[in-house]
Amino acid sequence: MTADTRESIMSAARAAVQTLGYNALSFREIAKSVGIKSASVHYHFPTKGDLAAALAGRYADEAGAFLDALLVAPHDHKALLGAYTAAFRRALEDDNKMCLCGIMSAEYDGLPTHVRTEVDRFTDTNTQWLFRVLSARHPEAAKHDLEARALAIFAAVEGAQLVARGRKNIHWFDKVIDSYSASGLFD
Amino acid sequence: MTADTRESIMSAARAAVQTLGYNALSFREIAKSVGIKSASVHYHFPTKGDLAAALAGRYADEAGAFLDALLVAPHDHKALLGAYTAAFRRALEDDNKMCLCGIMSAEYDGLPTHVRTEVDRFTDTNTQWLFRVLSARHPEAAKHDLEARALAIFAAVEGAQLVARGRKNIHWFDKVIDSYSASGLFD
DNA sequence: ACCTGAACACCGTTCAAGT
DNA sequence: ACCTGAACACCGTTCAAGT
Repeated sequence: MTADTRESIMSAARAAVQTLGYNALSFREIAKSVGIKSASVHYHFPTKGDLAAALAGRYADEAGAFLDALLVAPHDHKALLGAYTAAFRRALEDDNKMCLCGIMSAEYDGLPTHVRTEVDRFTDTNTQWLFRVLSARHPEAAKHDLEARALAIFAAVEGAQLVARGRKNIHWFDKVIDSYSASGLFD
Repeated sequence: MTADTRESIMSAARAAVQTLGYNALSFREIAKSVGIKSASVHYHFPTKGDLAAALAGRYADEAGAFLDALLVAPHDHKALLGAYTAAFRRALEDDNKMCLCGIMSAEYDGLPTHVRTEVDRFTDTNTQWLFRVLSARHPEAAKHDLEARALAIFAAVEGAQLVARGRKNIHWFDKVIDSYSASGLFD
């Protein structure tokens, strides 16, 4: 009972998508690594879109839970943003993986609509949390300015991850984040 | 003679990659739109990697020529960065397309090595140009700080394009760029 | 409830054959 | 020099059949 087939599929598929993207995800490869036939994968997830939507939905939920937990313990602004960027760093540490939704954003136009919905929800979860953190620091600021800044921070961190993949070492991710920080983007 | 087959293939393939990515690029679809058979595409580009490498190589060359031309006419720092971000905006204006190398960076781990080489060259072209522009403004600054800032600006603009794809309108790209600008990232 | 083999229309790639 | 049809091993998907 330790090996729930559905969970094994999701685990293998998540790693594959974070490494190669949605389009390169192969039901036959997933089946091989789980130890079943590809037709059996379709029993659990009728289509590739259904699997990707389940993956992205869980990813968005986990991100929301992680970010909410950060707000429970008392952290200052700098510590919150540091914990935020560290989460994206972890994906790179793990075999140069990317944010599941970041990589699928690049493939956005080829995604089934219900996958897009979950990818969008991940973006919303991130930007709403950043908005909340920014609002605590700038209670007087205009709402639309903070919304733009929240999306800007999210976009910048996703972009840092994207370009850091192509460079040899993770050091470049750190340098880019430090440069963002020095410029005042996170303030 | 207006319709050079090789050029028609590259043109159709470039649009496809900028919309759907490398993995979703289909030789049979390209062949159909050009009016030949898919085996004939292989005559001009033996493998999909060869086609993508030719695309990325030309893309990097065109970017280099565009950026060099900006430095010939006299522009102040703000105008140069404005022209730079406007180039990325143009991809979104054109049917929500992405930077050819940005979308392939997401698929980096699944790319043939000679495609990676050209994608890397595009990144180098961009960051070297940004470094040059930043150096003119901060002649006293440490080289490694400006290199980090150059990569940071490139990463941020690629990220802005990435997240703007998922949002309904291009307005969000402008808002993110404005927020970068207001934070001092482009200074 | 869960898995399978076989079939379907797709895919990149190769190659002998055509002009 | 350029194009083609046919074949190969892949792909997602479906479905009747098994347990």
